[in-house]
Amino acid sequence: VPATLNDVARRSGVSTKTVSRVVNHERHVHSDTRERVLLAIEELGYRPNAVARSLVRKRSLTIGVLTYGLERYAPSRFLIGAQHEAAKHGYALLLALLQPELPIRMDEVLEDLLSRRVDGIIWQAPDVANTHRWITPQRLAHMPPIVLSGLPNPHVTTVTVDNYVGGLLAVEHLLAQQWQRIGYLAGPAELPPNSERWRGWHDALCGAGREPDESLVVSGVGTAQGGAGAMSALLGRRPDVDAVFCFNDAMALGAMRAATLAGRRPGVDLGVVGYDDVAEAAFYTPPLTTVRQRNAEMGVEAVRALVRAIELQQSGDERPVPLLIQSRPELVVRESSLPHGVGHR
Amino acid sequence: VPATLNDVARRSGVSTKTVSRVVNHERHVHSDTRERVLLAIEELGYRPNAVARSLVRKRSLTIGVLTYGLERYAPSRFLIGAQHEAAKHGYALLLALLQPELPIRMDEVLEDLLSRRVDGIIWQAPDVANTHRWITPQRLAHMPPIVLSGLPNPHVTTVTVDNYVGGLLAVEHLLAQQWQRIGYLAGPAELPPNSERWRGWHDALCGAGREPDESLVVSGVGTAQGGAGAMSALLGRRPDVDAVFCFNDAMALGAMRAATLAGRRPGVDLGVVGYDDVAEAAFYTPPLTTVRQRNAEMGVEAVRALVRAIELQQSGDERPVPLLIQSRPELVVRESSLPHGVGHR
DNA sequence: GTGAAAGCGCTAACAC
DNA sequence: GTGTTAGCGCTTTCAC
Repeated sequence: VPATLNDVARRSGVSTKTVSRVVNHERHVHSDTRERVLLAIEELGYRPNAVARSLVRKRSLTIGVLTYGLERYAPSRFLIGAQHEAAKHGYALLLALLQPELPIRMDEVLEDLLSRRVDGIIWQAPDVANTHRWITPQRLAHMPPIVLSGLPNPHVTTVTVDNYVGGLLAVEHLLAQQWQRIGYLAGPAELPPNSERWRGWHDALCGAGREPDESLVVSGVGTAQGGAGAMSALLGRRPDVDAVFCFNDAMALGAMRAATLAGRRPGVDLGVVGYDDVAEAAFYTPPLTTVRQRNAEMGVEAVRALVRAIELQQSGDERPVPLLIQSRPELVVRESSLPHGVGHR
Repeated sequence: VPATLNDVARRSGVSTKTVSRVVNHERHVHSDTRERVLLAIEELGYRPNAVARSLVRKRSLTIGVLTYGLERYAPSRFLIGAQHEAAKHGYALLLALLQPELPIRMDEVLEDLLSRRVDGIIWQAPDVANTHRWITPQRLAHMPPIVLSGLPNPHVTTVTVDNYVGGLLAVEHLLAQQWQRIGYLAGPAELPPNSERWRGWHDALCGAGREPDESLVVSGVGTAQGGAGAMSALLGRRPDVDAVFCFNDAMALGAMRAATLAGRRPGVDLGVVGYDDVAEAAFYTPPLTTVRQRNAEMGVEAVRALVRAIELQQSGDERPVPLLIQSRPELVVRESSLPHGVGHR
């Protein structure tokens, strides 16, 4: 049985309040008293009970993280960044993972988080199964602050990457390399980044006076396997395709493999651009041109914004205005997108 | 301000205890009363306060996860598995991420977890900076149950993969393919799996009557970049090397790239075996032979063991005997390890 | 079936 | 500087 504040008080012959003062580093404690108390704490192996503290302070120093698809690169990096920043502020992260395989019991998951009295929520799950309908002004009024990561929502502070610009950058680059028929290997349709990147593809082509041709769009799951399947399908349907922008690097890798097996040469007679800039991308064959997002930094920003909102709320003010924190992706040019002769070797 | 049990009691004209009974699905409540209470709960938007409940029940239904290097494949998969299983049992995961970049304040992190009164801890951090010295019988007596993932510890239930056998499988396979000088591209020295896999390399060679030559071992960080650097160094030092076993798939990818740039042909005149079987491995050029571990399943097993221990402890019995739950890795043969002519194409 | 009282471990608001 | 009292929201015991 762990020692309590009371045990420490008894042992050191002072009141509980005094012990509490010592534990919380408050001033107005005589140094002799403090010494005695600290000794007793040491002897008893006392450890403050954060649960009791949370109950009376009405703050748990806990942030709930609603996440989805942790197996993909971006969400997992985001989580890492969020965790680091949260630790800096003394917050712990409570994980709530939505499972792609299971029917999504949004209410349950959210209720659990709220029951546990998290001080705020980072909602980094895409709007699968219409989960975002949950976010309504009335509901928000009865909830701790929320920061969304993904599609901007007017009612909530949102931290996001401009996936549209990412798609634009990728396809404009392919156009600049003189590729003629540029396809899009789409990821899972339920992911908003997917449609945003598709829009980028679409508008870049329009902007160059080309007509976006939907027969050059094939979708697959966001894995190498998915990319390989989609590429094979695309090559079968449109053998004249000479470049592809892919939903992510994993799909791009699969696409390059499938294309190679079909006799095409990525970085020679087939332009390929991925998305994510995973650490491996520079070592693919050929090295992959891709779009880099600052995923971990987004996690950091999300926590910062959330902590700010929490603090604001605690200080009794009303709810802060929802912000939009958006980061611009950047293009990383390697060899996979360059036509023959332009490459480094 | 959220409604409390008391508010519900007042509104429905019953005692708090009765409301508590309804909320906890206890029997001995008249169905009429129950209806009235449920109505009041609905109207007030009442949500039980898990913090208050934890305080009195002395159970938080929370598991602390001490983890490290979430950017690598195995730890992240482990976490996913753990999260899924924990949710099944009604537990939430509290994340404590040790940061490779920062000086590791083990005590702080652990103290925080204990302060928050987690019901158990999953310790999935390798013994970096001697953190495992923390685990002593005396200390364990004052702590909630712990399950370790990694190097087995006699005092604690451990869930692990047999990294030694993994190394053995990999190198025995390379030997069977008639490769003559087999190197090891080592990962970070502080990771126990690294030394275990090295032992596998070592013993496999001895078992075949070869002498393990340390000049064939080069180490790097566990990334593609690290693998490329290590491979270059190895080729410089021992141009006669004709096969490598790599700490993980990322390093193997980097190694294959570096070897290719140096004029070697993986899967033809250079045998390469990785470790992890990441989803992309089958799509590398050439497809990578590798060792597969059931990482997510290990996370599941860890939580199962922990929940069992927690329940045992709650029921007043003494601490259960430490178990060793070990899974056997399996070899996945693709093309990178096959000499010319044996491959599929 | 239902309720009253006590208390989980801590802090807030005062007194002294 | 230090102590006293009350109470956070819930469960537990035991009475009715």
